Amino acid sequence: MRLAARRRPDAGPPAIGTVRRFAAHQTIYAEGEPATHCMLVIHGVVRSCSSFADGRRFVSAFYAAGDMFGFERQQAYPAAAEAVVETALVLYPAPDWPAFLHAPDSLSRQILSALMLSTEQARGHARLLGRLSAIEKMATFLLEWRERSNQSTLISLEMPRQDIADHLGLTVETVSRCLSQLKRDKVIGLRSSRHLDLLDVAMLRAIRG
Amino acid sequence: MRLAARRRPDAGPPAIGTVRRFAAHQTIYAEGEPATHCMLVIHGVVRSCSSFADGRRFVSAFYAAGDMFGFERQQAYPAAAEAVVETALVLYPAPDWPAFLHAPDSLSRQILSALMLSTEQARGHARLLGRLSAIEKMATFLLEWRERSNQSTLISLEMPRQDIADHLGLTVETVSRCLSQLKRDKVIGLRSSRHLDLLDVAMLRAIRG
DNA sequence: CGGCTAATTGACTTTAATCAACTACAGTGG
DNA sequence: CCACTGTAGTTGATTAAAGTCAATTAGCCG
Repeated sequence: MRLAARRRPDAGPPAIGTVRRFAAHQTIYAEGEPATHCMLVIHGVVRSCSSFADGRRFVSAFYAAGDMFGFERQQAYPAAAEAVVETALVLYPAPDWPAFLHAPDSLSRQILSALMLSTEQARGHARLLGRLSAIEKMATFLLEWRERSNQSTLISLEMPRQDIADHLGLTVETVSRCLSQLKRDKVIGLRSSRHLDLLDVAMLRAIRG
Repeated sequence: MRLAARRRPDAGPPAIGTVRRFAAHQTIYAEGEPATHCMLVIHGVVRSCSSFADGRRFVSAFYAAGDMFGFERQQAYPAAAEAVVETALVLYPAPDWPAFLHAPDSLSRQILSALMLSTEQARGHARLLGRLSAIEKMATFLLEWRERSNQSTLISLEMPRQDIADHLGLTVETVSRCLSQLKRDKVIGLRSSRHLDLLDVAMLRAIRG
């Protein structure tokens, strides 16, 4: 079904798109599939992940409400996108992208800016993976997630530990041990395994370095 | 001095730019400096690197002849750029970028494509850092460098071991041990520490996975 | 309640980092 | 020309960090 996308004053280009809903764990697109659309998250959480022949997995990014993803060169998506929880997206057809560039200057700047931002974020993540310890990675991840939760001190990690591990280049056990240590040190509190209080943000920043 | 950039039919946008030369180890721009230009490498090798307060360092990418870099959002470059060896660049002023977008469709597609490619490469590198072992990282690095050397079996690594280590998230010692092992196994040959023969590309691919 | 998956915890192993010594080599000046 | 210096690279011994394997606990949904 094709619908006019709701106009959101602050997020994404005001183009016409298709709204689609995905159930938790549903695949949005597979690795290697033709890159036909880019997407804007309305609500929910999406993970972008790629798999190795031997079963290893890597989660390159998580996307939450307001984030765009799927801007891809070529015919093939380099990684799969999967809904972590129940999710709604607006899909913009790929052939429209170049047309965006002829839109008013402020809009083309926004698109350029979004693309540059995604490169910057990917490099920042590479830096984390290449040079931070397990506990530093964990602190960085929690602080990042806090920013997306409007700086709230209570954050909700929608994804399982395995996804966090595959995003930070760790194992589930190490993720679990880091969280336990932070809890023991009263830096965080665990209401449930996916809902946690950041009790000492200053300490988290100190750990992150 | 301002010169008309040489027109190269296959590389980069055919705009007017400034040619500049940099000596080995010279800083092209510093971390945090206003992002005034993007650059095209004419010859030489550039590393993009960021430093931590405690001295750790991370090299997010190397750029060789034909590569563009420095397309950055905002006022500040997120990482420094340094010439690894004697290098020549064409500099394009930042304010011209949005103007590029009004260029013919094929050109705006090229710019989009270049930006998407850099994101894709950064994510690919994150994947390597997050999930590969030391020897797998090393094999991947050598194969990548081979592609840039026109598939030649004799490759010239212009950078010191420390740069490779900081790019792959390893220590110099580990880089050295991996290379020694590959040499022992007759996968590579070392003419000098920075000039090596890829004796068994198939084996390198097998190691990379 | 029972059966499932997710998460935690502990014991032990592996990988790569650290620390330290040594080698190779390029550049400098006697 | 050759010692002297300094940097880059290699190698070995040991340690530390995170991974692996295994057992247990906590939540969830029928």
